[in-house]
Amino acid sequence: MTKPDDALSLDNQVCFALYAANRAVTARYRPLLADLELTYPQYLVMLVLWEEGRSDALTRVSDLGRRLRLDSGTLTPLLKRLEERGLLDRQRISEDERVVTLTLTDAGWSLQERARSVPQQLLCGVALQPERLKALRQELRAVLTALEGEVGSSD
Amino acid sequence: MTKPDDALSLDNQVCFALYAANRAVTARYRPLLADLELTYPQYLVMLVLWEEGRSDALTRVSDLGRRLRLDSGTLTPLLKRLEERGLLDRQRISEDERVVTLTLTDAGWSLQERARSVPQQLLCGVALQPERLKALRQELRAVLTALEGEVGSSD
DNA sequence: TCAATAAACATTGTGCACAATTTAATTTCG
DNA sequence: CGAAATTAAATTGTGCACAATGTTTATTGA
Repeated sequence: MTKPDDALSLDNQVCFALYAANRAVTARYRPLLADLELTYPQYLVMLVLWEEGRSDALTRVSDLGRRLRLDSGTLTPLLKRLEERGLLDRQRISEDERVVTLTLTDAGWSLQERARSVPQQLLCGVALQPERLKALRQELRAVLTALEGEVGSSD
Repeated sequence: MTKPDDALSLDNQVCFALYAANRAVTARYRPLLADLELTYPQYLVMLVLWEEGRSDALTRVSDLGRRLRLDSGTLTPLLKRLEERGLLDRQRISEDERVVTLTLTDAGWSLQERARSVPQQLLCGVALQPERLKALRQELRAVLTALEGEVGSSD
């Protein structure tokens, strides 16, 4: 039995499930990240910088944008706030004056120590098995791939 | 083999997969909804109003908030915009002057006609099987339930 | 009864997202 | 070479999300 507007039913929309789940997860992170004085998108930026900052190649704003799928309109003000807090330095490179590179400061690196417990803490009070989350993550990646035709990385 | 900061690796975070997938899906909706001159959250609001508007009970701002998990800080300005466009009427009820009820106008109802093709159109260019999406939706609901302990509805 | 509390929505302020445009630097090619 | 096209960020403007606070109305309980 199908209701007249089943296709327009909120509960039948994957879109809404994604929207609501994303906000619920973000809300879980919020108090943990508040201890680090980071917003959720700022945390994602720091994750990339912690990850890429160990290699010798400098991370550019465009690299961040590619990883996080965000443009300069979002990243520029966010990065300025992180710079003001002394977590990173932004500077144009002389080889190409258009490019801005990002370098973590000591404060930026030491924040990583405090961030290490975040993923653990997050799952702490939640009744969700790791395997299930891993499966979900892979499904979400498949959706992302189908929608934009890329991604890279496996595990 | 586990890298030193595997737990902080961006690619290992369900949170990022959710965040990215949600934005990718929203981006797919955007051009379709632009035809209706609706943003994505506005579309979600209209979905609820189309759904609840068929019953005789009036939808309140708080009802919308419960369904969509949004507060008045988000909903009030959004609803004012929809009202300005003539899609709905907002009015306080005399039984309880604190309550604002929402009623779709003719224009609001006729927009539903044009919205009917949106779910179909969305899946059109995407290589994702319906069963897989249904499974994903149920997994996301499970996450939502685990995170906030409610939801209701099955299928 | 009526003061305290709670409920429903509105307001204010911050920080994303993202479209559209701008600025400046680099590359391409005629 | 030098104009046109391209690229990388920054800027501007709109619309969410959400915390915190405010305002008005309704409910409770001493």
